[in-house]
Formats: sequence, structure tokens, C-alpha cells
Amino acid sequence: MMSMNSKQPHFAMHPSLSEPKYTTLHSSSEAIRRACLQTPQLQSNIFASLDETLLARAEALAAVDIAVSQGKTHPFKPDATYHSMTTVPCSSTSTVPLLEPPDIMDHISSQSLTLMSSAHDGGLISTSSHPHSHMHGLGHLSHQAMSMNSPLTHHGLLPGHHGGSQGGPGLTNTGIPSINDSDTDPRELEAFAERFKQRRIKLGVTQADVGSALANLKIPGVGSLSQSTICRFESLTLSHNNMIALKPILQAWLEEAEGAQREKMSKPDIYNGGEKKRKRTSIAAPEKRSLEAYFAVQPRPSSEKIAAIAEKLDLKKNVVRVWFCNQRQKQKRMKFSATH
DNA sequence: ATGCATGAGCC
DNA sequence: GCTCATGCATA
Repeated sequence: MMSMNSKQPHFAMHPSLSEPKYTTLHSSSEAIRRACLQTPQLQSNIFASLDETLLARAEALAAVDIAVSQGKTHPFKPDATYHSMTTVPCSSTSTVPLLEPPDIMDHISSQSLTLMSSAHDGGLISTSSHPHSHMHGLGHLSHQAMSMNSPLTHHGLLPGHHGGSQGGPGLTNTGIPSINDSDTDPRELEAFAERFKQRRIKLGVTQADVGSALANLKIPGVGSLSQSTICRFESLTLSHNNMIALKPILQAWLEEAEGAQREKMSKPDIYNGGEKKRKRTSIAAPEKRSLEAYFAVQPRPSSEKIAAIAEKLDLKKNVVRVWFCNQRQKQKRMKFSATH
């Protein structure tokens, strides 16, 4: 089922309980997330529990691997986002016996470090053959975010100019807030996100409501967004560019919603259900720890390594590949990476 | 709130 | 195959 099939009148929701279904561990989990976002926990402990020889070998191999991959595999594109997440160990108590990265590294590196032959994509995990149809929302205008221009601006949806003043975002003829220099300021983004959340709650609207209501704005190229995205916007767990791109849209919605705070939408869901559901893969703690250990020495393993790691951990190769992708993406998120 | 996943565009 | 934006499913 959808989370909120029929939009309920916002007044039906208690201001203090604006998230009917997603309000379980807000505060506590956030603290944890913040802490862990910055610190791939367990690493030091993991290695500490390993034989020194193995550790040494792992590092040596990783060094080789890094040199090789940076030399010919990837250009290591610098991102516009702020990342201050190197591998800082986080206090932990684990002493779980993991698979030793060295083993795998050793195994593979002995022959195919620089080669990339098996580039096939295994099937998706878990039955997944969902018609998962449309990519509604802003998907189509979120191309590779350039390091300086937001996708929206790039797409021509938003004015690329800058007002130059920070007196407050004005509106263009189209009603879309213009982009000022201040709009790209992390501090301003953070402030806006906070304001947004407060006002949203004041309106008694859930994150999911906001997401679907965006389609009602009829802004060309702007459809609905998921609860996830709104949540991530509010918590700043999006890339800097993504934040910049979404800000004007959410701002437009906010103004609109507050302006007509009486007969807000009745927007039915844009995505229909009926199809099969996707089953989320869950990587067990031990395996996850191993992956984190690998990630620490080599965030960008080759296809061969991914395959080897997958085999070793008894996971689908694709699952491992995606895990590394997501891990890298996490490092680039905004939250506390910027230095105000 | 967050983990795993998809898909588009780029290389 | 990677990055990025974004989403479904779930804790």
C-alpha cells in the first residue's frame, strides 16, 4: 500500500505527530546517524583483531590497488560536495571475527589487479523483476550534477543568474524563487531546511504529503518526490547540488501552501500500485563489517575484487557493487561535511 | 530515518 | 561501470 493513499486533510494530523507512520526513532537514530556518517565504525577494531602480518599485507595490497586504479581506472573526479569523511574509527566494542580482507586481496591481486574482464552484471537480488515503472519527480532533470551548477539550473528550469543580494529570495515571473549566491551557501541551506521543516509541521503536512503535493505546483519538469527525499532534504542528507536544486522547489511549495492554507490539495497518488513489491536485501552485520573493512582500504574495488568479495561473503556480486556505490555516495553527503 | 536499489547520463 | 538523484521497503 501507499503510505498515504488518500490525502487526509492536514488538520487531521496532530502538529506534534505530523509523521504518523514514520515516527519511531527520530531523535535517537539521528544522533547515531550523525555519528556514524562521519565514522565508518569498527575499522580499527577490525584490524586490531587481525594478525599484524595480514594487516600489513592488506595495506600493501591496497596501496598497490589504489595506485593502479587511480592510474588507469578512474580519474577520481573531485566532487563539488564537501567530504570530510576519511576513515576515522569510532569507538566500538566489536571483536567479531570477520573475513580477512587480506585473503581476498591477496587472492585477486596476484593476477588480475589491472585487468577488468568480467564485467557482467549478475541478476538482481531477490526476485526483483519489478516493472517499477516511472521515474516521476525530478529524475529527468537530474543529470550528472555538475560541480557548480545545479541540475535544475542546467536544465534551464531555473534562472541561472544570481541576484547578488541576500535580502531574501525573490520570485521570478514564473513564481519560482530566483537563485542568489546565498542559495548555495551551506549555511543558508541548512537554515532553510530547518525553517522548511518547522513551517511544514506547522501546516500539519507530512513529508510524504509535501512530496506528492509538489506535482500540484505545475512547475514544468517538476513532479512529485518521495517522503525519503523530503526527509533527506530536511536532514541535509543530500548532496550539496541536490540541496540547491530542491530548495527553490520546496520553497515555492511552502509559499503556496501557506498562502492557501485552507483548501490544500486532494492529490491522489501519482504512482499506482498493483505490481509486485521489491524485497529489500539485508546484509548481515558480519558481512557489513567486512565490507566496511574493505572499503577502508579500497573504496573502489575493481570488478574482479567485487566478485571475489561477493563470493567470499556469499552475496550477490551486484549487491556488493551497489553497496560500494552507496557507500561512496554517503561520503559525499552534505551533513557536516561543510565548514561553515 | 535509512538501507539497498534503479535508471539516466557520462566515460 | 561509475556517479547522482531518487525511490521503495523497512527498522
